[in-house]
This record gives sequence, structure tokens and C-alpha cells, in this order.
Amino acid sequence: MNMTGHTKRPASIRDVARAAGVSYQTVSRVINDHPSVKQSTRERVVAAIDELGFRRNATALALASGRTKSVTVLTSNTTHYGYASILQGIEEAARAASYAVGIGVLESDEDSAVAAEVQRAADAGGGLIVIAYDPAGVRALGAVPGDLPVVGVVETPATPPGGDRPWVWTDDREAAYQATRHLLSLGHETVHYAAIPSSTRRTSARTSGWRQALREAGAPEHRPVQGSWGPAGGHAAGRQLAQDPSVTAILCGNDDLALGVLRALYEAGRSVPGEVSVAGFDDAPHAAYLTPSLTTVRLDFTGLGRAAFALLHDVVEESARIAPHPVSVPELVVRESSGPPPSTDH
Amino acid sequence: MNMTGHTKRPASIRDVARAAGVSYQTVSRVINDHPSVKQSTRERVVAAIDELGFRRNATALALASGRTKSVTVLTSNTTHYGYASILQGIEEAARAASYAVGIGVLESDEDSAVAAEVQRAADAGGGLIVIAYDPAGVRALGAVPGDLPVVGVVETPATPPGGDRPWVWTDDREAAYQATRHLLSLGHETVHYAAIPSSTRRTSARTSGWRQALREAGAPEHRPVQGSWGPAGGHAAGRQLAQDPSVTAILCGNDDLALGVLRALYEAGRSVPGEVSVAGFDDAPHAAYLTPSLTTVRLDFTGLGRAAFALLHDVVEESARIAPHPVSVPELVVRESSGPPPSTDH
DNA sequence: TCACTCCGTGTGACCGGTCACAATCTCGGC
DNA sequence: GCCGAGATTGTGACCGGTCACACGGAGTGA
Repeated sequence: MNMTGHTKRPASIRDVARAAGVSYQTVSRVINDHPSVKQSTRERVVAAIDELGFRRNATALALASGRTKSVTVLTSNTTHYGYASILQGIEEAARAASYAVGIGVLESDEDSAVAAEVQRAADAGGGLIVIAYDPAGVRALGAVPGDLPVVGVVETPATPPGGDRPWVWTDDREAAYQATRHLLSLGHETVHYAAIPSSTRRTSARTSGWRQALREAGAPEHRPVQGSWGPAGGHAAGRQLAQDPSVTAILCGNDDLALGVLRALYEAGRSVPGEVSVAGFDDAPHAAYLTPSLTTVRLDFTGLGRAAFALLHDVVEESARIAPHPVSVPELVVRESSGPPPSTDH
Repeated sequence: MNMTGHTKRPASIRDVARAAGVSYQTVSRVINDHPSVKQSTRERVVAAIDELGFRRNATALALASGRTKSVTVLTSNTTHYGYASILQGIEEAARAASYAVGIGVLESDEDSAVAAEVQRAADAGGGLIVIAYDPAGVRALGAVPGDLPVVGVVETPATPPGGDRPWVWTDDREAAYQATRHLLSLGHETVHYAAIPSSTRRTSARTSGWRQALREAGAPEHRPVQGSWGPAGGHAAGRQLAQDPSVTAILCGNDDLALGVLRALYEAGRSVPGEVSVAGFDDAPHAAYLTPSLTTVRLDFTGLGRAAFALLHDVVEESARIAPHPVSVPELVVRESSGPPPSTDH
């Protein structure tokens, strides 16, 4: 069509209007599916639209109408499997709804840095999804101005908020409970916990699920060993635990942590699962291929991301009611890394 | 300040102008650091700005000026370590330059899907960074309209483009070369390659670096075994290679693949590094904690992301010249998974 | 036949900035 | 004490859409 070399700027509704012999407002009505446009007119406009290759300018739409059709995800580290998967889920759902997805990384959990990042996200104009699994995220969620549409992806709240609260979560508490029960049922006297950094000063959902299982079984409770998010933190925690010969079962805050723990146990000469059983969380892709392969609890992060977006969508579109969006329940996956404790009875 | 419950809409430059007793244009000058504003006026305006909590509306800026201060990253799977790290690097650099970061995931490499995704990204209005390590990405890079500012993150090009081409890459070819040389220098007769999916029909940069090292050493060359991106693909490839007793060294397209290969070798009863040596790429966080820990080539993906953004920034800001932005060179990290071949001479 | 509604369409203002240009002020030099 | 250059500041149009409302014509009931 356009053989003249100049980069011609994209067609606007007025260009289309001219080509179709109508007013720009009529074009606007057509692209918004407004009912009161005569069939024949509509067809003429549509023809002009795809002859000129018109696409509605998202910026102008946002400015004029206030509606933005975009989400910004605030998160602290996109390289961790869980976070990356949530992001993937959000993007997938957003794409289906033709929303743009923005991302802002919380590099520090210092108040001013977090506030700045929230500001930046707010400037984008659309809705916000805050992944609040860690202190930075929690702080960010708290710093979001009250008038912005926002959904938090959080740990299982102690008391579940009503169905209309804009939060989603997987049932981490239940997941930890299941994993701990599994280990106890194999005959371990108790289960130690190598924790991921908690989102709050209070105990995390995973911690409390673990505690509950121990308590119900009357098993001795030890303090969780503090780890970080990655294998390095797991390794450090594992070294500590490996020194204590009474430790026969370790629950790890996530699969990366578990990897570090496995390595530390190996270095200490303690066999898994012969002497020590290990379980993780998440069922990250590598869990099944480790040696020994890792017993873990599968969490549906992608689904969680989709649910977060769906909820945000409900909020911004102010559709009649804000429906809860279900996330699939955690599922224990038993593999090689867990087994009965070494027999001491003879 | 605002004790009246109503969510009042944010202050505009006209609000600020009124408060400071100047025209809106003067406010515009102040927020753009235009030199010709009297010191005293500027101070008055600045005072009004932070009294009203004014923030420049990004949408209006984009519409009025055309400048957008945003990048959209087109990528195919944000959960893989390399991709996620590049994204992290881009975001970091973008944040420093106060650019917004958008993300679009290429779920399929089918032409129409890719084209739609490119369109969506173009609608955002800003620059584009396309991660073109795989067919979907390559196709997307090709589908970007010529008038859009775009930077590709690509495999080492066969013939390096001039310094002004908007592409960045790590030296994958060199990385593969180094890793292969390392294995050969340990005494292996040859090195097999479990490949990640190539970005093109032609051989990938990693493949050709590997080939070159073999050729130079006069080692027999076998066809690469095709894997996927994750451990599952590595596992399949590993099973295949494990059946061949002549295989003593395997180079894997990335660390995840290597994990799967290690597992397959374990299942086949072949010890690493006793009978078979394995090396990966990337130095992902888990590489150091596997058992055996993984020999790999460290690639600076975060730096690559930063460089990609810097280059894009050069392009859109039309600063005098487009400078090449260096990315640190690959570095071989030798760990437990590689060693001399089993001795056959007695 | 006339007022009254409903349908289809057009006009003008506006969203919150920027740009181009005009208008006013200020000051040094003669 | 007047003039022109440069420094400051203001005005109007515009970016590409939307919104509120006005307008002409067809159909309808009285």
C-alpha cells in the first residue's frame, strides 16, 4: 500500500473517518461496538479500518478514558521458580484479556526504595499485583495508595479474609501440614524445618502448618533453621542440621533450599533417605531429576498467577461482584528423598 | 492534608500552576529542567509541586511528546534461568533510567501468534527488546516493523555485525569452545553434545564452538543429541547417550539439561565423573550444589540484559552514536562433574 | 398534520501534558 | 532616555482518543 518510503505515522480515527466518509465519533462507536450504528455504516468503517491498518492507540485511550488495560506486577526476584511461575501465569491471563503486563522489581526492602517502586508502578496507570511473599513485597503491598486497584499474592493468611478481599494464595499451611505428616508417618520422631525468609515477623504459613502437624502427633518441636531463598541458604542450613545426629527428617522451605540441604548432607556423609529424609516445596522442574529425586509438595503457581489476574480484572472492571478464583490445592509428590528413619531398635 | 474522604484525582500541571501563580507552561519548564526560568519562580513552582504531591502523568507525556520511556521485553519462557536473568538485568537498568518495563510472552512460535504478540508489544508505544534464542524469538525479531526501536538478544552471530547494529550477545561460541577444550584436555577422546533447541535451522553458536574445538583437536565428531530446555529433555538425551559405552564426555546446552543428563547416567549406573564427564552452560544457582557439582561455563545474563537496555536506550534517545556495551566474557568453572576418562590402558 | 420519541450521526470540550510562537520584562550601551 | 538583545513568561493548538450533548430524520399516536 504505502510505497512511499516515509515512515508514515499510524492512522488515527480521524484518518479512518475521512476514508469512510463519516465523523470520527462514528468510528469511535464502531471500534467500541456501540449498538447505535447502522449496519451499512459500520461495514464501511470496518473496511476503512483494515484498509488503513488502524489500531487504536492505547496511550490515547488511557488518557482520555482513564481505563488502562494494564497490570504492573511488583515482585522481588523474578529468577526464583515460584515467582517466575506466578508471573508467567499472570502474563498468560493478561494476554488473554489483552492487558499489557508491566513489571517492577523490588531490589531492597528499605522503605524508601519500596515506596519509590510503588510510585513507579502507580505511574503506569493500571492495576497492581503485588507478590507479597517476602518483607519487600509485604511492605510494598502496604504502601500502595488506597485508591489504586491492587491484588496481593500472599501467604495463607492466618484468618482467611472474606471472599471479596483482593488477595489470592495457595494453601501453604496445608502443604506444610501434608509434607510433615508424610514424614512423621514414615516413622520419624520429629521433623526439622529449614525455612525460607518469612514475609513477616510473625511465623509464616508454612511454619505454622509444620508446627500443627508436629503438635497433633505429639512430636518434639525445634526451632526452624533460617535459610534464604536459594541453594546457598539451604546449604548453610543443611550443614547446621547435619551436625546433629538426632536429625532424621528435614522439611525445606522450597526445592532450591532442599537442593542445598541435600548437598550439605552429602558432604557430611549422611545418606538420603537412608539416614535422613528430605522434602521440599513447589515441585520445581529440577525436583524430579535430582539424585535422590525430591519428595515435595506441588504448588500451582501458574494457576495462582492466573487467579491473581482474574481477581484484579474483577476489581478494575467493577463487574457486579468480585468472585473468588479457585487455585488448585497442594499435592504431595513422594519421591526418593524420603523414607523410613534408620532403625535403632536392636 | 486532604482530610476530605473523596479520592481526589492527582494534581495536574495546571493545578500546580494555579497554586504557584504562574502559567502551566512555566510548570512544564520546571519539571523539564528548562534553563530559562528565574530562580525565584522555579522555587515557587517546586514548592507547589511537592505541596500538592504532583507527579507527571506518564500517559499524557507519552501522548503529547511521543517519547514513552518504556521497554517491552518479548521472550518465550520467563521461568528458565537464563531468560529470567536477562529480564532481571533489563529491569535493573531500566529502573535506573526510570523506564517502565513491559513483558510479553511468546507462547507459540506459530507465525500468527508471534505477529499478534509483536503487535501487542508495539501498542505499548515504547522500545522493544526481543530475546531471540529460540525459534519464537527469532521470528518475533523478524516481525518487528522497521520503524520501531528494537534490540535483539541473540546467539553469537556467525559474522559479528558492526558496532552499530542493535544486537547484543554473550560469546556462546567461545563458551562452548572453552568447555569442549577443557574436556578434551582431560584426555577424553571426544565430547558429545546434548543441545538445547536451536534458534535457527542452522547450527547454533554453541554447536559451532563445540565443533571447532573437536576439529582442532582432530577428535571424532558426532551429531548433537537434540534436547529441550529443561531437565526432562536432558534426561531423554542422557538415556540415549548412556547406552553408548564409548561416550565418556558430554557437554550440555545448559545446566538444567545437564541435570537431566546426570540423572539418566545415574539411572544407567554410569558414574560421574568416574566413567563419564558432564559439563553445562550458564552456571545457574543450582550448578554448584548438585552432586556431583557441575562443571559449567558462567555466562553473565544479567549483564547481557543491562547491555541490551543500554543499547536500546542509545537507540531511542538518538544520542550522538550508538555505543557498543560490553558484556563480560564467559568463564569456565570447573567442578566435580568433569575428570579424566576411565583408563583403558591395561 | 403536529408534537414526541427514538435512531443514527455530528460537534465541541476535555484528558494532561508538549510544542511553536508571541508577548512582556530587564538590562547594557549610546 | 531610548533601543535592541536576551531572558522570562504566557497563549493557543495539538497528540488521539472519549464523553456529553445537540441535531436532523423516520416512525408513531392523537
